[in-house]
Amino acid sequence: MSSKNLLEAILAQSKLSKKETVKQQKIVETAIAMFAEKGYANTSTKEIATASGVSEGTLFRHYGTKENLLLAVILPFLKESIPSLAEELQEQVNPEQFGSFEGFLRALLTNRMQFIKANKEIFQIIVKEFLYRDELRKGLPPLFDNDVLKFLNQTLDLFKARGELVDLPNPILLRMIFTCIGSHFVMRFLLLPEPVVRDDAAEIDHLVRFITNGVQR
Amino acid sequence: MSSKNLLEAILAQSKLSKKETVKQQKIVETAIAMFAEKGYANTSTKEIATASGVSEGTLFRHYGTKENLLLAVILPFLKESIPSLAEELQEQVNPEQFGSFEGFLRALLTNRMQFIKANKEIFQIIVKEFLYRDELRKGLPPLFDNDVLKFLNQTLDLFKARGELVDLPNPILLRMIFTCIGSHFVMRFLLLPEPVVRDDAAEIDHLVRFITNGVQR
Amino acid sequence: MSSKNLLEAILAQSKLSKKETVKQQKIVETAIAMFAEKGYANTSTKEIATASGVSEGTLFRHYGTKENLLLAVILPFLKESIPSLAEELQEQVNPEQFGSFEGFLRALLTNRMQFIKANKEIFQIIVKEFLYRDELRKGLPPLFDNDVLKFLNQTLDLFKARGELVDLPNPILLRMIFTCIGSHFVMRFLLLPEPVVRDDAAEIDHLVRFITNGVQR
Amino acid sequence: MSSKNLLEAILAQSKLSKKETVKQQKIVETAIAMFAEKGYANTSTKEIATASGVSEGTLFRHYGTKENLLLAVILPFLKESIPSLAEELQEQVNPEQFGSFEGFLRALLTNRMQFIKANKEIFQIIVKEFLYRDELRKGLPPLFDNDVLKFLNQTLDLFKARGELVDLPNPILLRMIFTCIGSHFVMRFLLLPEPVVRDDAAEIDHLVRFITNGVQR
DNA sequence: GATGAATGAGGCTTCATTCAT
DNA sequence: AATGAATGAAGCCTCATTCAT
Repeated sequence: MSSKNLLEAILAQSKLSKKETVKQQKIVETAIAMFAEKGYANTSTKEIATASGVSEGTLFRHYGTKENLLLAVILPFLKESIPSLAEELQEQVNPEQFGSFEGFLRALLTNRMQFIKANKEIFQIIVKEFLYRDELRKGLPPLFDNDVLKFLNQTLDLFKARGELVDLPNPILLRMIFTCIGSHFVMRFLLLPEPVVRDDAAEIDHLVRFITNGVQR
Repeated sequence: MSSKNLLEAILAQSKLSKKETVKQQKIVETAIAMFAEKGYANTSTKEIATASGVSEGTLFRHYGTKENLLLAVILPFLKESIPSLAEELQEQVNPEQFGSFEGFLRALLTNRMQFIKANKEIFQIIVKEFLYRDELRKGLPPLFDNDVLKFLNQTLDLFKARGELVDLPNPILLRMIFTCIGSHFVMRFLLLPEPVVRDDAAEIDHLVRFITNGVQR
Repeated sequence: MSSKNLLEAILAQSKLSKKETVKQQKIVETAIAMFAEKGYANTSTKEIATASGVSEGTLFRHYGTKENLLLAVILPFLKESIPSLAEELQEQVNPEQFGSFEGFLRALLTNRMQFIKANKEIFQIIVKEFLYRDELRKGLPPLFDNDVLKFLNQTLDLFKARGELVDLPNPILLRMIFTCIGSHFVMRFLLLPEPVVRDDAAEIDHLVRFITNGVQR
Repeated sequence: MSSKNLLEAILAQSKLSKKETVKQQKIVETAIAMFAEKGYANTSTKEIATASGVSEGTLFRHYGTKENLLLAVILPFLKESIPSLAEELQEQVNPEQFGSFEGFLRALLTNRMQFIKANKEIFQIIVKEFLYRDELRKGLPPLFDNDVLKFLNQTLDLFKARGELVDLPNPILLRMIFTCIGSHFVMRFLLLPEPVVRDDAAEIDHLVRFITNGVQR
């Protein structure tokens, strides 16, 4: 990633992306599909261009760099998903409205499951690249630092106060919970070889139960 | 990976490995370090050769293929670790000797933590490649199928009988527990950017508590 | 040769060849000259590129493979030469118009001599590769099977009926005649070290006489 | 071929080849088989060494160069075959004892067919390399210049005097005859894909008839 | 004499990127 | 804006040959 700072990149991106041509959309779509399937490093710009019905020249005219194309894939996703995450959480997953941590957790998981399902390929790309890119590993977490993190901390505090949560420091709790949730999604969307027909609701039930018990007092 | 079957590859490997030259050892060491740091795809054979103080020809004389070099890195690890895992489990982590599932889990985690610590780089390599290689994703799980899986099932049954575990099917329990453990190790050894000084014992305690609670009746 | 079937390769080639760049033409010209002189195996793609005033990248951009470059050299020659052979034979070498087998043979040889002279280098390439490539040895003869072979059989039958030819099976006669003719061309265009000034007409006369006598009744 | 002069090489070879070890014999045998099958350029010294059950070092200890190994394969064959050819011809194919050129030719062909059959692989090697090596193309014919050529010229003169041969210059006759014979052997031993069961005697009969007629007065 | 580890030059190929049209 | 030809650096791999043991 050419830009060290993910935040800056997102902002820069905002200014660039005036109007996307049809071809640009096609390029990004194709790139998403191919990066998700074969990984960024194993996909050549030529492949993307051909599969998009576009010349390689055009691809580079628009994105300048293969890296930039990756950014053009990832950044809008982050730019949209993270701010909206905070909102959505407070609207749809408002802990006040749930009688229990379990209810909150189920709503959160259901919400995120839908979101990732709707953005499955970009999720796959980000996870894969996460292992190889320092900028992602270092740049991604801070994006959540403001609103989302505050919301989560408040929520944890709330349920701690209600006596539903073990009294561990929030960072430890959060890491435990979200490592568990994240790995569940990675398992679900990247690792399990055959996309077996599964009952998402049941799966979420098990996971909710597991975590709820896990962090109980 | 040239060989479709991981098991066959391991067996084939066994027969080949006669005596390792000093240079061979250096090559493998270097490869382990560089694959772990930058990933297989981002490490060139030339880099490995140079860093090993060896010509590229020598590298290929011994391993024939970059892929084979990766196998030479991974297979001995698997070959040694998996069979011994079963033994070690039954010796050191024998559930009979533990009064509780929690005790068993702590022993297991401590044992594995030590093991991965001692093989940190290879663990990093395998995790990274796991996302990109079907053969690994499909070939690795079967390696645990025999002894280890049997042992784990017996253990779960034992603690279920004692009423310490929730009455879910073993596959679901196992996936929940080991996804959680696995992601913990991935977090610990791959993702957290700065190797903060940490208190392994405390971490394991939290994790043990989390899982134990999570799967309790 | 990547394609097992020469016929398929020729057809595939037809569809690909859109417009040739100037550089492409130069590459093929150079390849023809160098393959003819030193043989396919002893000519490196780098040599061809340099001698063509082109980067190696360009060479591979257009032909993808060294083998494909060989095909690009050989196939157009075969594609043009074989179908036109049948036509030319029936037009210019129509046996009906000749009073004798000798006349027919002289016309045929003169015609082929001119053709090979005009394509001397490709002829050299094909002969050399013929010894090393099964696909050529197996794929080339069938190309003549339809029209040309039928024409030749009819011709032999005609002259047999006129009592000018010995009554041996056509396959045996054909092999005898064309082994003799072929080896003459190989001698003439590949083996004789110094391209002495020669009197082609006289040579053909001798050869015609030799064969005509050889196969007379 | 490192040595420019085939004759010198043969003489040099004579002095070197003191006693062949068992290993040397094995190496040469293997080299013959592999060169014949795949061609000199497509056979690696490593392959030869492995297939001979010998280390590559040993191979180079004895022959110094891959080229030398080729010489060690070809030269003894030439050294033995050519001088003996003259003798054999005068003994077994003595034209005086044959009533006709046809008889002489049949004896000659039968004799050479047996010889090549007995040395099929080396014949294949020489033919293949002949196309690629100037030294062979230039160095081989002179080897026949002395005794054999004299014998052939005498023979032609004899049958010319008897009125059995057309009155063309000997060089032209010789080239015609031996191009025809040579190409027959090449056809027989290199080109025809499937080693069909054939009736050598019948084949020779056809060929003898063809040539005899071809060169008759 | 034999071994086989080591070499380094060179081979084919891929690929992100530039540039004239 | 779009094209696609051109590039050259870099990648993986092969192979004849040398040399210490």
